[in-house]
Amino acid sequence: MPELPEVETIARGLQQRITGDVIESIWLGSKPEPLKSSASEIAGALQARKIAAVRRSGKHIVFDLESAGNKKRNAQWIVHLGMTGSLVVCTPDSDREKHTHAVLQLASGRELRFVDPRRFGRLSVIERFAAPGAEPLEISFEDFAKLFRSRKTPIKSALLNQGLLSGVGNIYADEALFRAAIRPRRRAASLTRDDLRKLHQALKRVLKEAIRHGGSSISNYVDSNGDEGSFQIKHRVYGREGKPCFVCKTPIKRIVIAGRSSHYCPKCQK
DNA sequence: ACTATTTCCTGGATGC
DNA sequence: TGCATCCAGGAAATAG
Repeated sequence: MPELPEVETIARGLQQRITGDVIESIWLGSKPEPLKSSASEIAGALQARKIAAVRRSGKHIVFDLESAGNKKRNAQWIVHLGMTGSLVVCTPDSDREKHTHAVLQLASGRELRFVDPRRFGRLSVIERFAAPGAEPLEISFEDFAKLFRSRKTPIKSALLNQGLLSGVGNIYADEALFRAAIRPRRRAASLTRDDLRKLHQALKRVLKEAIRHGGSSISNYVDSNGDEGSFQIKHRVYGREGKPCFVCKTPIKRIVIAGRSSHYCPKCQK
């Protein structure tokens, strides 16, 4: 399930491999497509464009597109991977996976394919994309603290709110809260300045460490090379219900907050 | 104006 | 073995 570290890993891989390549043609699958823009709008925006850069913004992958000769406006292709989306670079002769929704033929002879079994992913084209929330790795402590001031919602829900912070999902919210020793149900506004400091640090650290490990591979996440991440072996609470806390041996609890599983140590987290 | 819950979607795991 | 049911969750939609 691609969150910030997984999306960052994918974007870096694509940046390295397909920057400078030109999109020669686009195939968009039939049926209800996971598109936010219309199919013709997307195809038109991608056709004959050079991929000038690939980067991450929140959980979105941003492709900066340049038109080669003419003076057409430059655009951005935005890919959100949802739960199970992946972008793979491969040769045209490799088998087209089930649930392939888009294929871009590149001038280099390779293909970039968008595959998404659960169809939560979204493709769109926009002039200049801006994620609504702040980047967790860039936000200052003062701005971070301000986000949660006077919010009655549980801190876990606030962390998942993409309008506040962009890129934090269920895994890293739980892991950051464990490392900050804060219970997920705590009201955001009840966090002390010290709590907020710990949370800010913990979130940045866990995200950076996860990026170093190429993200977490839980179900079927792979990067653009088809490689799995390894951060799942570093998870301390996520997916560990009933197993002993690595710090105090207390069984990890799982509760549901905002319809999402939340894992925490009832002894270490207050 | 906020916050909480439901919905979308498929495959893998589980249970009888 | 087979079939039904549950569960995973990002974000939009809907409900409270």
